[in-house]
Amino acid sequence: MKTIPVEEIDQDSNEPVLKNHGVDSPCSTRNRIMLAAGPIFADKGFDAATVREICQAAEVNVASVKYHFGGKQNLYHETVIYAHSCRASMFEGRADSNIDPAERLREYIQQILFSMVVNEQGPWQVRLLMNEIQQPTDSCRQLVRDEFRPFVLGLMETIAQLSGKSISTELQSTLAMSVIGQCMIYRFAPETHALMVSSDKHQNLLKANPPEDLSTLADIVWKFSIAGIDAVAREANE
Amino acid sequence: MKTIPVEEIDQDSNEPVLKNHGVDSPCSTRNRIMLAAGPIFADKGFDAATVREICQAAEVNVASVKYHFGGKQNLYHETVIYAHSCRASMFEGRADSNIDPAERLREYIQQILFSMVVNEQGPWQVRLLMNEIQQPTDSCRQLVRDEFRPFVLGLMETIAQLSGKSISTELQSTLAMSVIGQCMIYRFAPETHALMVSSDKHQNLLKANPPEDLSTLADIVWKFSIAGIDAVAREANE
DNA sequence: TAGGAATTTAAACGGTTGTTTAATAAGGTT
DNA sequence: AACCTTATTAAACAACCGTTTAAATTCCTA
Repeated sequence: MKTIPVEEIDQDSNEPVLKNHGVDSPCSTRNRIMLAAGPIFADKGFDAATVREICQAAEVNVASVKYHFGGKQNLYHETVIYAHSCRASMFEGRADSNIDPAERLREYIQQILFSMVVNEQGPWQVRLLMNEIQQPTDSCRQLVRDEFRPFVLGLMETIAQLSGKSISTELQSTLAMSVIGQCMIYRFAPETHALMVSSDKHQNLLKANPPEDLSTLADIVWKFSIAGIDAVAREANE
Repeated sequence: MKTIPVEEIDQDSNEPVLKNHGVDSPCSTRNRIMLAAGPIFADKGFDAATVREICQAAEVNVASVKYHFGGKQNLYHETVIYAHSCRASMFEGRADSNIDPAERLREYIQQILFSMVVNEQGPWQVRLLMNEIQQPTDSCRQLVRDEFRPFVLGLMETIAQLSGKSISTELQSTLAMSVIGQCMIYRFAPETHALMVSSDKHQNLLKANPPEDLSTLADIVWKFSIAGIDAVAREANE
């Protein structure tokens, strides 16, 4: 597999440089760097991650990042792009637009909740994109938006169908936020959950909880949302 | 006002040192540092904030942080404690346990949503504690828990009253998470909202939105939650 | 096989971080 | 005034950061 030569232009000395003309074996230095950078960026974020620890994990010289990617920033950018291209099993399988909207909403909720839970020990691609949703980086904001927009638009459509008559797009998005918020709170503010449960048990819902517990939680959120959407939409239709 | 002498023990040279024996005027160096550190820590977080910019904002020598607080970490810890002690108008006024539970839930939702929105330009004390809820620091975790626990316990009690018959504590906390999640999503993942609205308008809900819009949003979340709690609790009671 | 481009390497560079030092200034007590 | 504690200051320190250099090595081709 031939790699696309990376062209970059030095900021003011305008010297385009072509790199990586060789074959791109799966164990090439370039790939080893990106595969090592993925989980580190996902765990620590862009700032806290250092190129030195990335290169140490990849068993590669520090200068390799500059040589193959042009710098830490570009390495991060390409890592996000790679995670984006690996999304095959993340937020897909949401077709089946034939089944009734309520069941489709349940699938949406299960999918978000599962992505939240899988976040701690799951593939770094998911974790990286989740961090980008939470704290977008300027260079990757548009990319991550493109990743998730079809998903949330599908959720909005499902909500619109659920609410019977037509409701405004704005109300659709507000209701979708309520659904998403109920799921994401378990990842974005897990400390909140620790405030309410007796401290000895269920310290962290996201850690080591069997799938059936997660399914039960998804059912609660689902029933909660079905009733909430119905109530809000009914009043808006009057 | 006399300040409590700060006692610290050098890690292995075991020499306790007492500091700050003098009077603590409101404009003392120590106070100037903490007042300057507050908004900087709240904006950038512990890691990104530097003692140099804090001292520059406080118009104080860099070494003052080490002298008066023992280091950056202790300065942050005392700043969180100070923010904790200033919480007078944050999550209070939640008494009035006489009014009916539904109206009390509305007040809870309004309070959380307002704290979320006020976050961007609000007092740094609120912002700092919100950051701690999202990403707890080891040294401040218990402190922040104590700050918010009465609030969420009150919310749980309100939910329990709303659901008529008695529901388990676990279900109470799950429902409370759904309510809180609907509000916090606007702060913890604002990018999600940008995915759904037409990009030209409402770029960021949290920025420069009139209070009446916020009140409308609170009403939607409220109706959503009332119906959701009712539906989940009714099924649990069967 | 010889030569030139592509890659890898160790080392250093300039910059920033939190911390520390040691000299100086200020304040209060006897 | 003499003295000692407390406070402030400029400067330096050691560690780490991302990046760069220039020499050494590998690789492919002619």
